Amino acid sequence: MSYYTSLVWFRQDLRTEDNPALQAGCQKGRVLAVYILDDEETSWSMGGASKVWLHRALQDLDKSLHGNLLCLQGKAASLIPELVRQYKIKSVFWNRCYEPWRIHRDTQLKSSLRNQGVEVESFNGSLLWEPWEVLKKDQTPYRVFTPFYRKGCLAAAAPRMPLPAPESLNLITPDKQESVEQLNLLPKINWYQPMLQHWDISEQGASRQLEHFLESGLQNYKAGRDFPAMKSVSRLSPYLHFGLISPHQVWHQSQMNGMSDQLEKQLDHFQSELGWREFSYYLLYHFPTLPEKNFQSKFDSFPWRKDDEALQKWKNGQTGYPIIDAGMRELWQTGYMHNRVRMIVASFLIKNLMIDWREGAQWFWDTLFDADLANNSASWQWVAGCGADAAPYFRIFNPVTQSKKFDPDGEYIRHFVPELSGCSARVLHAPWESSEANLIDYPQPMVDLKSSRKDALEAFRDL
DNA sequence: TGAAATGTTGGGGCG
DNA sequence: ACGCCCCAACATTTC
Repeated sequence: MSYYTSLVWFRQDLRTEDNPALQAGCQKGRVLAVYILDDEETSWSMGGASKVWLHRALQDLDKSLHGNLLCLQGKAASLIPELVRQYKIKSVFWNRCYEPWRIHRDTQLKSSLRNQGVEVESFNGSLLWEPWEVLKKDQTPYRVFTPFYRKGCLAAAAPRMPLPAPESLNLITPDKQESVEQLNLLPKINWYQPMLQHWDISEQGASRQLEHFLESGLQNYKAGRDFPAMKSVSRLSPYLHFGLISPHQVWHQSQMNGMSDQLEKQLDHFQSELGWREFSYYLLYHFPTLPEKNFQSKFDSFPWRKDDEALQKWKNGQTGYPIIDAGMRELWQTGYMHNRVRMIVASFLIKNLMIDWREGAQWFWDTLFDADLANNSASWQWVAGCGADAAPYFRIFNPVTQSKKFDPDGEYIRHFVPELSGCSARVLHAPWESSEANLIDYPQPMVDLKSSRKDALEAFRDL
């Protein structure tokens, strides 16, 4: 019988496999498993969709831990020291997070626990390469993706192999019954039930999703990933965000033996998308104001339009541009949006409506299951052109052209904009041009593409 | 991980 | 047969 007790603090790593902190705790002896909902007073408290996902993920984790997950709400900085006293904890383990407010909190907590004589160790459970280990020769951070990824990441040591689940879980059953339910993560109005039908929110669900992608999506990833109606993307983002699966598991499990050259290319592309995730976290780590401030400060003087009515139409998927509306409705209905469509709707908000990218980022933050501070901030800045290695300001997507190119048969649009499901592919991308669609109850385009594009180009050029 | 404007080329119709 | 024009089709430049 072991009396050595460790506290394992779960955060964005809601899994038992490849969990270095849990592994460390289990090797020491008994473990008190804790989750703390502690983002409520930060400026980036979770959005509604994220909370729903979290609720399910915690339920699943609790099941894996045989009902012994202690779920608390409040300030981790005071709750953890209390638990340490109460349960005579000798070691505290967690896997690192990279949001600025979490780094700040964790740093303080770590030193205060150590001052009390408690062993504290944090691990890497969420990134393939630690942001502070990847630097240019002059010791400053990369600002361009390709050299960051090729020279900084791929040329460095390969990501570690995933760890197995702990051989034995010797868990402490918490004194009081503080269950997932008491975190009140689910909204009062049940809008989320239909969204949940699209997802198996569990550690096993994550690994099944990966398997499924490797079997059916990877072989045509490079080309297929641009077509929202095709099932060629991994849809792993929400699992990765909450750590139901780790990037190490994804990285290594996708590297199968004896791949053909063709498949190898697909894999390289897929892994480079994990590389973009790394890059986002890297930027957030080195430039903590990424979520609030333009990475390129010359954009600070940009004359964003304040237009709540237009913003609302965009949010509601009532812009009159089918591909935009399909994307925004996919988001609302499923808590997810295909990446290609994310770029199109973001370009439309920023460049055709000239609305501040932060408004778009905020909406995504509230509605995406995979809402992730690093990815969301970096990606919105990328589209706006104010980010690191960003799209040039003159790269403005034409929603009709994009629609014709990437949803040629209109399969995606038909699914999410049922008003147009009866239209032929000829009229469906731009229904206002056809008399055939006049009777359909679908909005007219909210802006003129040509003139709004021209206005945006002039405004951006003035920077 | 664009799109539009502008430039170039080459085949076919026609005098 | 030839030159001329028209205009896709493709390439290059510009935003």
